[in-house]
Amino acid sequence: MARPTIADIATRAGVSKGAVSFALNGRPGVSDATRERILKIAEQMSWRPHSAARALGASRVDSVGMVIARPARTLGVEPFFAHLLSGVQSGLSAESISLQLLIVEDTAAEIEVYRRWASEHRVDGVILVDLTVKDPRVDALKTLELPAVMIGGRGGKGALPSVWADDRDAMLSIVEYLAALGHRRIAHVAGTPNFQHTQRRIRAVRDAAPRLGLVDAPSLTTDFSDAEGAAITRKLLSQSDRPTAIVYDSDVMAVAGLGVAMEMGVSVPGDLSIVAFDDSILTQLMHPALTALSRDTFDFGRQAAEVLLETIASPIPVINRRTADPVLTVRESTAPPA
Amino acid sequence: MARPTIADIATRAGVSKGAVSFALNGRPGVSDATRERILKIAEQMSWRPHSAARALGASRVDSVGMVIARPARTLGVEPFFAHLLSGVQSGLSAESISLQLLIVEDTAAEIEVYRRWASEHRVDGVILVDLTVKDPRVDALKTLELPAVMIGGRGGKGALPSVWADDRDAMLSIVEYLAALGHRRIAHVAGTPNFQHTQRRIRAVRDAAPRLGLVDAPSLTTDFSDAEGAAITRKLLSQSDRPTAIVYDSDVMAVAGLGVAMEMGVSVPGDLSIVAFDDSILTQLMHPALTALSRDTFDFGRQAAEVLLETIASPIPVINRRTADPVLTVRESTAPPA
DNA sequence: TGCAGGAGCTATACCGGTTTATCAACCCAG
DNA sequence: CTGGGTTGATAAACCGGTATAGCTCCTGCA
Repeated sequence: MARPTIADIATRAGVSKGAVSFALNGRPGVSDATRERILKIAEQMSWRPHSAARALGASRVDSVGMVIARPARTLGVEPFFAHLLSGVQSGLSAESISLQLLIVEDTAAEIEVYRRWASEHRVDGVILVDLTVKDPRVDALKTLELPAVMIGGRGGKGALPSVWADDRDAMLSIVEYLAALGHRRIAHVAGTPNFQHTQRRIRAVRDAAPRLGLVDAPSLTTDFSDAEGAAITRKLLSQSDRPTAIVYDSDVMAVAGLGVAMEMGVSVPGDLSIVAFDDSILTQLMHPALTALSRDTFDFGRQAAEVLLETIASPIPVINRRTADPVLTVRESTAPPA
Repeated sequence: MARPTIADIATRAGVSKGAVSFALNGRPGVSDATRERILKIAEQMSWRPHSAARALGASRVDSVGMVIARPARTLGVEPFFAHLLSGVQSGLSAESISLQLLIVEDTAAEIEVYRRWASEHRVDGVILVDLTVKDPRVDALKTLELPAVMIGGRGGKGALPSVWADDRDAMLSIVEYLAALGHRRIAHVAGTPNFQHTQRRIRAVRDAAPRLGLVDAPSLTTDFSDAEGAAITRKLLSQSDRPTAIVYDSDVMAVAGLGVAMEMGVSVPGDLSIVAFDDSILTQLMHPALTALSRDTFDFGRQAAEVLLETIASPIPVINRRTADPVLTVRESTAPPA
């Protein structure tokens, strides 16, 4: 027998289909003895539920979705997503829920995917990344009544469930570290301005500046690409009163910045200190190795998966979970100013 | 009405469920007039097929799977997978087939996933990557009768359908380029020895050596990690008759190797030429930028998707498709030997 | 005029599970 | 000894599609 069905098991056990279903799902309705017998037979026949049949009857598909709206070109280098992904999967695998992954060009396409997934019942819920300030996806998902979790977007009133890290505290720890080394001219090469975490980081720098006696602490936004990271760095280092330290919002931009400094003959960390707001092999491959803020991205993903599963099980209350605080890993790219 | 079913459409159109199914699937059995009317109503009610229901009836789930068995740590930095993935998706999206992605620790776990997918009918087929020499997955998939396509593994007799690039020619083009510059001592820092493409590249170097008059052309295998790449480089550069050029099997290892050279005071490309067998932003971020072999990974993935869909549609004949040849992009890390 | 054959539909079984209504057997209290 | 409640099980409906047997016309041809 190729693929046994519960009907086959029922026949073999001499009971009805219903009894088998009860037994296999651990719900009352059969005696312990019968349950035992059915389970053993199912095991012997190596039965597995037909996912589509179960989805049809129970109206849940045991599958969640994740859409990433970024050009593929920049995606690969960011270890962030690979770690996040494995984390999400480890959180899902416990319940043997599968993950649908999709990479699209923009947010409009992303919303379209959610719409399709909802109407075709392909997923039980979705995980959102790269939250923007007035994110249109939030309303779209509410309308679709598709359970969702936001990663990195701290939920206000009427928001979706979320999992977030304290970007503000993290940025403060970097700036305070640099200030303690003696830096007074610190520049911040930020990411896309409409991302929520970008905003939070910029605010953190601005708020801390007076307290730490910083002369100048500009935040300059980019599109997160190595090209813009390099361009901004070139501009910063060409100024007469150039910064003695630069904080980059991603490891890729920090690496690009380091390249520009070397090219311009600015020694790191002698003339310039560099800090990356995200850690990976990349930062360690460099010479000098970059001081970076390490986050437990894997755990981030795992928690997001957990929160999503809880939300699917019972939509209320809305869960907002804060993850472990990032820590600053000091390497060779930072030192007191000349 | 929340989510309309074909029964709703049937009622509204005053026809039977069967007629609606025929009309929506573009098969004969209804007149053009009726078909038109049904399609219009379906459109108005914004009907979408329930994926589980369709899967149950038609015994196909419109979904394919891909499992990557590599530690997540090294995954993220390799732009290879991100590009491959988007390529696969672009090939699938044309038929609106969805992709299930899973990252696991080892091949045993990977095979277990295939087994589960097959028995639960979760996917119509799978895409294999990182083919090894006597790959156990091939037999497993044949036993499971799960349609599959191998990426990068050139199929012999009785093999699975495949999509491959000519590693041999590619490697030859690199070695010939270096020989033409005047290099006679060329080292090859290869990847995992049991990968098929590693074997092919090693053989290419070995075969070309006498013809090009190379004094020494050792291939040294690694686990593809930056750490081993760096270690081997250190060893090579410490030799009395050290190589004047090194070819690395991945961009990450090449970057690590460049770091070691700088650290040891070996100037690139003055004292040492470096070539990476894989291109990405990484190689361009470096100083000097690395000469690298560029492959159209996106197209690779797209073709794999196409071949898989064809294979699912009709298992025979077995398709083996060769993709566009890689080209060598010369940058700053290669020059004639001193 | 009669009949074969096809076009156009309908009714219904089916896919493999879950869920509900129903029922028999049994236990216990009154 | 009887009525009510619980336990353990069954039969059947159901989820939303697809596939098929069969029915009713209509057309064409001998």
